[in-house]
Amino acid sequence: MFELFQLRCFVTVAEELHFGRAAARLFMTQPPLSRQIQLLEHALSVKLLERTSRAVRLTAAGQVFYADAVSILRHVEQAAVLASRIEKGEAGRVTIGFTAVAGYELIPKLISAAQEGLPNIDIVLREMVSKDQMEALASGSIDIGLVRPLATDGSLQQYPLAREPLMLALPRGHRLARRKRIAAGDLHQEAMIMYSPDDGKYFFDLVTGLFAASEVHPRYVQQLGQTHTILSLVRGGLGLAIVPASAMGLPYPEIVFKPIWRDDITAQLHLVWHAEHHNPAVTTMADFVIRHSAHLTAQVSRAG
Amino acid sequence: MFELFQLRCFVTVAEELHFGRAAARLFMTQPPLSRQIQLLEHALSVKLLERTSRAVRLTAAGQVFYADAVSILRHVEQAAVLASRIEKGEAGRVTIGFTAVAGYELIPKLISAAQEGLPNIDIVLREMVSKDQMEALASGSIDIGLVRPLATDGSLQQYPLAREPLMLALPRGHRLARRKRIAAGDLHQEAMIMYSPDDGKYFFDLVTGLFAASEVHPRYVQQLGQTHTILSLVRGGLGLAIVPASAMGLPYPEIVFKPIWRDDITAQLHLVWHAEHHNPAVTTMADFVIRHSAHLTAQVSRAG
DNA sequence: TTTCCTTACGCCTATCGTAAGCATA
DNA sequence: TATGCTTACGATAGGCGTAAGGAAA
Repeated sequence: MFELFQLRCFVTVAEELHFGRAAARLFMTQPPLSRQIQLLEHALSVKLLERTSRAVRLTAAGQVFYADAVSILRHVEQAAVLASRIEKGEAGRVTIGFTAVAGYELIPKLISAAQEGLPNIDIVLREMVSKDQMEALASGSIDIGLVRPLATDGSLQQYPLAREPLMLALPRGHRLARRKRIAAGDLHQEAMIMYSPDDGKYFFDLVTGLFAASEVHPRYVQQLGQTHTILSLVRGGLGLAIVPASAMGLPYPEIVFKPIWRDDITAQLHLVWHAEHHNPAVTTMADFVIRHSAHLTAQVSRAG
Repeated sequence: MFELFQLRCFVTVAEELHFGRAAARLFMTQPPLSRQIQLLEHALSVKLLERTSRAVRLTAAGQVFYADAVSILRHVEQAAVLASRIEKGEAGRVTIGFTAVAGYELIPKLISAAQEGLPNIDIVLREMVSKDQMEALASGSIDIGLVRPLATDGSLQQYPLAREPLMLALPRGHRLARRKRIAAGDLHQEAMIMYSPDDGKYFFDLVTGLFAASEVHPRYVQQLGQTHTILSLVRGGLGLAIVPASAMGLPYPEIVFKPIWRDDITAQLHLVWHAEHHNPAVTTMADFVIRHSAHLTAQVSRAG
């Protein structure tokens, strides 16, 4: 079978239609060039050039093979460039997991910023709760997660991307809806929709912590994993809920959000990715998100 | 820059993920295979494989480059096959010139027969009068012509494809329209549309010959190059015309065609192509047309 | 006679295979 | 200790360049 060098020789001869000039362009002498063309023709068992000792011209097969040779060489060139870009993290594919709430504000901003700043990196998105993201990161089915911080093993890198206060979500007509701020005592024996200790562990712990030192005991009438599902039940009048401030971005016009008595307890959003970055684009993307975190999380309060 | 051999080495290693087995598949020993991979990586300045002395696996760049390598090698393979086919005349492009009348019956049949029998040969069609076809053949802008025979230079090959009688074309309501056969005398002083001695030289000579030995002199009211244009004038009542029998296939329902007094003077259709067949597909196509001439010219009477 | 592609031939480089080295499970 | 990739090294083959050959205008 022939070699790329022979294709380069042939392409040059086909363009010059003159062995002498082609050899000069290839920084070699005519005889070995002649020989390379002969080797190519022999490997193909096809006569590519018609030599009449005064003029060189392409045969019909040569014309078509020339077009193929050019496109093969271009493909080779592009493959080399692409491989290099991937190694440098300038190109590639990154699969990003995100929670439903992050999907509403942060992910659209991130996508458009990345298309602008990292045009050669493809982003694949997968919505899942924080707990599932941690598993997906471990199994490699996602490269980067946007999660509420959970216990991690050592192979994962974490960065606190944003920090936001908790709010009380309640229907527009509720008796507490006209308050400026909610006190803990307001919620004693109040029907509330709670995060589940499984899929919603982070917020379950956070909300539990709010009442830990007090005598206040809300009634938890339902337990659910995701914020937007909890809000549907709030809208349905089944109870109130304590949710992160970013939930105010979700499309529930019938629900009002009120600050609560503790603004020192905040919900964090972490960027998580593999420390052993066998895909350089992942590091590039993680760096990019961190560098642009101010813009991406403008709506919620930033991490300090 | 790297070579195809190195791509083949890399593809094999990427598939086996084992240098020893890959070397065996490539009919070589491990050390030179290792070296080829190193040379490839060095040429690209990209690490394609992660070697941990116990396992080999692709890097992110290696995965993408593997896909490119496979597709490059496939392209190389296809280019070689195509070049060989073109040399054998099994593939290629043939530009065929044809007259408007041939375009009505013969060309559609030829196209569908060729798509069936010579699927790898692309046919480009160009309608032009016989005279222009001869010039186009000389300049190389068409490869094959379907023409009324004209004087040719020696570099063109000819084959009589079909022979057809001449007919008198006349409007449905004309006084001669009920005759079974037309006599020469019927046309004396009759208004007639004539072929031009320039673009329609072949038929001009043929029709002129019909009256040469007789005392009959039609009145030639117009001179035009092409049969279908002549028939429009006949339909418009401007005169009668003597045309080849294949004109009966043209869509002029208001015109009737009558046999004339001479059935020994026939119009021939020739297949013409370059004798010096620098494009082998041309010879293949010419042979194909000749071999299928019985079927292609079934409507008109075949050449004897 | 000139142009220009091909053939011939010696030198050199590059690649192969064998053998040794070395890291990991 | 066994497996398996890499490094080292000598032999060889293939390709380069110079020089000669040959066909066409």
